[in-house]
Amino acid sequence: MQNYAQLTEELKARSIKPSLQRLLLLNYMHTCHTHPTVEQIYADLAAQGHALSKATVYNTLTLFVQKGLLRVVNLDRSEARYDVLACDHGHFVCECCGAIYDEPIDFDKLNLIFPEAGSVNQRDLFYRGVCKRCLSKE
Amino acid sequence: MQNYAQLTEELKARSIKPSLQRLLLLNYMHTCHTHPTVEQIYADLAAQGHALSKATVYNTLTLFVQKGLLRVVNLDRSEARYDVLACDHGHFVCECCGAIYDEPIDFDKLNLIFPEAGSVNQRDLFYRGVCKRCLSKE
DNA sequence: TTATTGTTTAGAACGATTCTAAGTTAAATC
DNA sequence: GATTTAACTTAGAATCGTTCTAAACAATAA
Repeated sequence: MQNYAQLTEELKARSIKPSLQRLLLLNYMHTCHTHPTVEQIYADLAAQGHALSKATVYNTLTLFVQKGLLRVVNLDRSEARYDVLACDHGHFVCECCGAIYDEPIDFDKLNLIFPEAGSVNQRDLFYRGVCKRCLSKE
Repeated sequence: MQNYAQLTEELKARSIKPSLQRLLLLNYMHTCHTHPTVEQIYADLAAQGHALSKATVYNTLTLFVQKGLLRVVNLDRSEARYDVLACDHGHFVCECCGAIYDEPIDFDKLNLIFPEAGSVNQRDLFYRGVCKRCLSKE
């Protein structure tokens, strides 16, 4: 595991006790730049010899989301995906192959104000379509 | 049911055979300006004396989405919500009471281009936070 | 009428997620 | 160091939204 001390600090800063399982998961999410599902995370960690229980994967990811370390990406109805919270970015999802692409965006350009909104905590943007690779295959 | 002929035309225009169940559902979605779940739709129609089977509600909504009459809104992991396709609008979701508010938006202002995107078919935007009503209650 | 095709239906099956209750670890107190 | 306490992890059961299946039904064509 890389940056053990740094990961520990990151957890402590959010008042999360740095157990081995939590450090493994946080490390995984930091090094993985896709948008993995629980199943993928569970399988990858198991393949690396870290057999956490699936319940722990669920519990920990939920905790991280609550504490603001990750966010859930609801691309479709099937499985939740998890995303490290970097700078604001939008997602493009290929309806054909399922690939996900990120692109930084500046929400402020929209000048979007919801009169009913008291406070805004999160902003998500999704484009859906067909990626160039799939389009060229047809 | 209102505008029987008009609803029939709307279905035929998308080459959907206008069965009674489909007309009922389309009519419901046109008159309902919330973002209902399958359960809500099913219960409301039953209360109006139209007891479609739940399978038909699922099948028909899926068909309407495929044919471009509705879109699915994946606010969270629990239940899918359905939305009539009007002009582009964003959603604000209150994390406290679950209320959903719409606001028209112009995506073009973002100047957002995904280099990997061949074609874009749908654009969704979600803000999450606490609505004014909930904020004032705290 | 007899096929043929499409639609609806109830209930079973599925699968992602949550719950439960027991086991384990780690810190706190004596 | 032993004992209590609280927090964390775990396997498996339970839940629940959704999909599947196979039969019934309706509409149309031959």
